Amino acid sequence: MLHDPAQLDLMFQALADPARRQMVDRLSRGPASVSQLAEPLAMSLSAVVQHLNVLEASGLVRTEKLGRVRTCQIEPKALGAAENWINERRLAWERRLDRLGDFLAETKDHT
Amino acid sequence: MLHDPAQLDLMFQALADPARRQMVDRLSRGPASVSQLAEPLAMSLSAVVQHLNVLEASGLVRTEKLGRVRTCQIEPKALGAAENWINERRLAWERRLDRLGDFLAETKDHT
DNA sequence: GCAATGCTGAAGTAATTGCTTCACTATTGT
DNA sequence: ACAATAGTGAAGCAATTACTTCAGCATTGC
Repeated sequence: MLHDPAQLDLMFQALADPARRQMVDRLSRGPASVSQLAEPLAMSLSAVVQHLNVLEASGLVRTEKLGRVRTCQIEPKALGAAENWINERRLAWERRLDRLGDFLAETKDHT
Repeated sequence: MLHDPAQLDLMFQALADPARRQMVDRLSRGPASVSQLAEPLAMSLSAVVQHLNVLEASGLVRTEKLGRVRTCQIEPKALGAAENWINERRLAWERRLDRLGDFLAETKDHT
């Protein structure tokens, strides 16, 4: 299971920017060209391309160039890796609280 | 629902560092002091405190000082916010693929 | 009272980030 | 052929990040 720390670094780092999250949001509704991604963002096309490169390096987005237009889509498996990490920690935390609850209940029974 | 972009920035940014993820990991197994958090990390205590401040600012960790020792614990609701954002995008993406599947199936029927 | 412990805060520094602008190339439409 | 479109690439720059060291300051144990 994809637990490479460096991969998670790139992933969370990629999601840590509002412009990039907006791009992912846009792509979650369907593929888009670079210009389409750029349209709602208040920054130069160059800046958008740089963000896109970050997203691609993180594995969250895959792109393909046909003619002069580069089409971008989400790579859903990648999102899963981030989700997994969070889930695992939440699970560990919940299990701990359960054990704590059991312990408290048991202690109470024995008083 | 907590959809404050700035909040998500802090959250994902906080999770984008391996040392900080390790700290969250440790805390998911139970509360710890600053020194305990620092112990497995190959960096100065000061550095650890700085990471801890990032985690606290993101809302992921809550700390309380008693005497000279500061005890840290996870704030599980915060983790949920990151999880939610990811889930929502995944959902949007899945719904889109479903519609696409329906469309293709329908198209196939009509040939 | 004194030393060890547990942390805090400031200053400094090298690397990285998030942009910008400008110059450029490749493709498409007329 | 020519102009408009779509994107690329490099240089530059201010702000932020991830540390470091060093100097401190409460609290605790003896």
